[in-house]
Amino acid sequence: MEALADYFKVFSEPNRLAVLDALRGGALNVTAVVERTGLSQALVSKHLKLLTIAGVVRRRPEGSLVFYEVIDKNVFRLIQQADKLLLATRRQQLDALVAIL
Amino acid sequence: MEALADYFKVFSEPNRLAVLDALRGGALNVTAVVERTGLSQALVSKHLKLLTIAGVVRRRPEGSLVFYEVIDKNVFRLIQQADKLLLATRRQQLDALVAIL
DNA sequence: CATCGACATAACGACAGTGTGATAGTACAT
DNA sequence: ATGTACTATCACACTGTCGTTATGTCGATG
Repeated sequence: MEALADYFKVFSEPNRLAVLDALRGGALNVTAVVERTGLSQALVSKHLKLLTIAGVVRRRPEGSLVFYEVIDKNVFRLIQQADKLLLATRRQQLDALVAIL
Repeated sequence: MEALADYFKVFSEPNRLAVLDALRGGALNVTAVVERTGLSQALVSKHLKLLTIAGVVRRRPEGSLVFYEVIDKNVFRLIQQADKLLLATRRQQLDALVAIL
């Protein structure tokens, strides 16, 4: 249960989700991720390291560049499912609000 | 993207997952959740409040008791999918380790 | 080998979240 | 009314995480 919570924690950070989103199309090197996200280089490196340790992302040095890529694309399914649930929740919250007014 | 991260954050806490798990069978009052989880009453109240604000759980006072219940049971699907992904990840990490040795 | 670009890491300050113990509020029974 | 269970909230200390700045490292290239 603890491990699962830690896994959820991986996705509980906006910038980390942005980094993941940048990798949606396939492998990218760090600089490319920096450009796509607009985050600082140090910050991107940090998040990529976290994602690597978490086993979500694979690190592949190539010459002087380092490419990162999502290992199991099902993480995008997970993210999508969470997003869907979130929308349903928001809708239900609105309904509940309207019922009061 | 921020909102989605916040939604993931809801599930990124072991005790909160335990509270949710206690509610798997249906509505329970606070004391029942306390008993099932072994957490302190104050802590359970806090987590239940969070879950309520997040729209995951519904609060229903009944006499002197307050029952809580999961609104959309799909959250359990989400949790299960995350757990499945986590397992796959662990397996792949082991494989990668073996490949090195 | 000197340098330059790409990436990683360290150190730090700031802030958010967690758990606890104490206390307050609330319905119910006696 | 008073006491008793149930639930909520407060104040606090503690910890963990985030982002930044600065610096370190490594490979490629001249």
